[in-house]
Amino acid sequence: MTVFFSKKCEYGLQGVLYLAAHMNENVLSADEIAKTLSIPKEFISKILQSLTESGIVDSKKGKNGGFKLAKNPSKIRLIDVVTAIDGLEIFNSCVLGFPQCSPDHPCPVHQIWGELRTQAYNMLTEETLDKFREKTLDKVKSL
Amino acid sequence: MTVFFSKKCEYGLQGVLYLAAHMNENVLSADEIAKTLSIPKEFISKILQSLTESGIVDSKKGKNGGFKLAKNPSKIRLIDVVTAIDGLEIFNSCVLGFPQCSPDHPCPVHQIWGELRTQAYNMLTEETLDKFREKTLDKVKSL
DNA sequence: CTTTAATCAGACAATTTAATCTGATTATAA
DNA sequence: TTATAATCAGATTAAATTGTCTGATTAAAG
Repeated sequence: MTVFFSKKCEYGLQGVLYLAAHMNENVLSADEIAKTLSIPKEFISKILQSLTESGIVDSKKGKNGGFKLAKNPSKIRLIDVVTAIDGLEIFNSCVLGFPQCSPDHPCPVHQIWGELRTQAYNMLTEETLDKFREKTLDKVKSL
Repeated sequence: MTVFFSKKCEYGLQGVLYLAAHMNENVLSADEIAKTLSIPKEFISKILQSLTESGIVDSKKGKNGGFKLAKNPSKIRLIDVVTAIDGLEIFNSCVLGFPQCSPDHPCPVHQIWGELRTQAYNMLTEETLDKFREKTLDKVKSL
């Protein structure tokens, strides 16, 4: 089981963080990203393709092609990536799985969980890719 | 996709909260719980069986059998239920899916996510089933 | 121009999780 | 003591997610 995001989303975040950390260079091939991050090549490839449709990533076809961020990393928030891949379901759905869970008919843990959920949402909304370049480079070195 | 817990764990939490809210009564059958909470009967049945093995729930076999909490609701923490069903993986695994993620080799969001994770863990550790009886009764009424 | 190496598109396979089914065992109650 | 209604146990099926494969298209480089 994954922690909070789908595997797709985890890989997507890894991918864009990696792209952000290598922004000065040209496009990076899915193959390189896959090898560095130990992600199945076809899988990360598909994810980056979908992020291209979402306008977060730019792709260059043909020989020497690959992917790069579509905007400045400071303009891409973590929540943008999460939303593009997993949607906002995790922030709207009931943590206990009740089909109808709202302020009107809250589940038992509605409020107490809501606080944490809001904090998580705020964090993902405040943080942009550029904030993680150093840490991403460090992490990649250790892989 | 579920929010944070597996479907099994969501149903398990619903189930024990329901049992806690009806503590004064006798055992409740899986059938009643399933119908009230709209959970597949065989599924909630299996989950309560496993919680029986974990010592959180008591079961009574045979006609008029069913389930009740094994201890006072004030002695059962949310984390106990989560741990019994999903384990502690979500609190130890990397939110970005990196295989090795530790203070030594943190992922880019290690620290910032760690704070939220700790808060979630603390909440689940502090809160016991008895705290949610009223809210559970209210919720059940609205189902 | 032709070869090569990349994205792209869509089908397919494998794995994990969720849900169901069958039947055995158990205990209550008529 | 027999019928009934429940847990329990294990196998099976279904659905969702994850991962793979094949081939088409595209663009750079010899």
